[in-house]
Amino acid sequence: MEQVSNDSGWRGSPEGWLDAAYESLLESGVDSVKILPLAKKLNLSRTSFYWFFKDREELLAALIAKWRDKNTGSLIKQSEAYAESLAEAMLNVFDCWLNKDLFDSRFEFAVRSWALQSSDILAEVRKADQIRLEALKRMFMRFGHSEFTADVRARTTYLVQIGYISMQTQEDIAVRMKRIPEYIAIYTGQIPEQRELDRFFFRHGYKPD
Amino acid sequence: MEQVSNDSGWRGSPEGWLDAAYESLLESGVDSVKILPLAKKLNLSRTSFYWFFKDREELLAALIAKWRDKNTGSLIKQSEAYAESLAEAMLNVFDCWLNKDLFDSRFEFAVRSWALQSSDILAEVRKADQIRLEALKRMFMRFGHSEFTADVRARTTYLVQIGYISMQTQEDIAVRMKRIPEYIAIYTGQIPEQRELDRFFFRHGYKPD
DNA sequence: TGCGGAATGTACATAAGTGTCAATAAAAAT
DNA sequence: ATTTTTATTGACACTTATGTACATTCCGCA
Repeated sequence: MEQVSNDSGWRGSPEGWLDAAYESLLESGVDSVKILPLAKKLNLSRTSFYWFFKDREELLAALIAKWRDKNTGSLIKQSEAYAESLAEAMLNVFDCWLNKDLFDSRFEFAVRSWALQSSDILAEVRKADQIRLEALKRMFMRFGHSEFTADVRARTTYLVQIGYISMQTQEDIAVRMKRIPEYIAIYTGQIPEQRELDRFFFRHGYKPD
Repeated sequence: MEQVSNDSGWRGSPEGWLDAAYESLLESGVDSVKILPLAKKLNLSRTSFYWFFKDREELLAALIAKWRDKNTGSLIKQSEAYAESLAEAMLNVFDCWLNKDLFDSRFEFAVRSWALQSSDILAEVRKADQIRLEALKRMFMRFGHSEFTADVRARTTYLVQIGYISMQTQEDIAVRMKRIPEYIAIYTGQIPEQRELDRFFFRHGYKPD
């Protein structure tokens, strides 16, 4: 159990507790986000927690706020990014699935699992799903799809990713990259141009052989 | 908190506890599967649990065995069922997603969430994923796909469903049915024949308008 | 240098869960 | 009818968690 250092002269802080809570959530789910264990990890007295947060509830609320602000925002942004073809637009969205700064998959899964035991969280997740699906649908429509086919294709795109997250697979980046052109073909019904793929591979630091 | 009746003259039984555990797991996740609350639900003394199971661990092991025996089996069977075209084969697989007796989605999601906090469970889930993906891949290959494209299409099919489960959406059956032809088109690249769809709709008791 | 508030710690009260044991009660077998 | 097996129970000891009250320490600053 390693200790966590801190740049402020003082030891504790709301961020310190929140970060520890975040890590615990990702590793073992909400039920592991307990004050006593976090205090041990932070090498602090359990009760000093109450100086920063009213109670455990408030910590959990902060955790959800963090999730909300991160994942949904990036996805919308990527779906609206400039693209010359649907395949290129799709590759922009794929940036999210490959870049932890854009979309935090483990966080996503942990929150969805949490939704199983809390109707408040379930409501949050549903709202996020709806917003994200609508953004993807708009993207398909921008490239000529009808409302209906855009909706089903948006779902396919999104659900595959949620499914992927839910599988918690840890695959080699090369394996994933090799599948990308085929995924694009399935989702969009069109083969991506080589230059579009090159641009995509390049920005993810991948060199195909 | 309703009581549960029992056909045997006596009250408790391993099945009684297991059923209660199953319900609790589906509703609120593993961490809710605790002996004390289950005893309350069953209107039994907490300690009589220990006559049937060594400890909580053993109950959880029984729960996993139940999951393993149910979901993976049906999926393999459906993927191997007789079909004249790939679209028809795909519709056979879709039977699983629409019939609770074939594939228990809520159970599936609960187990995947459980995997977050237990490496033993994660290993179980990974093994199941692999077996299921291989079965779907074989199906695509039976209809002429190459090893590679069969693999990616198997993943798409499977991941969409896992994603759907993970979204915990409760949609009208009619809404889902309307999307089916489009899904089939995306997954298989071919439009299903009307008679194939009719057969499918009929066996799910759905009358398109 | 010593004051005040930010941050921490000790002690206490309470709650919800686990598992063992010995006493019993009901059903089944003899 | 008596014994045996099957099932149930309350009492006990223990663990891990929550939150409150009060005392204490440390840092900046006046």
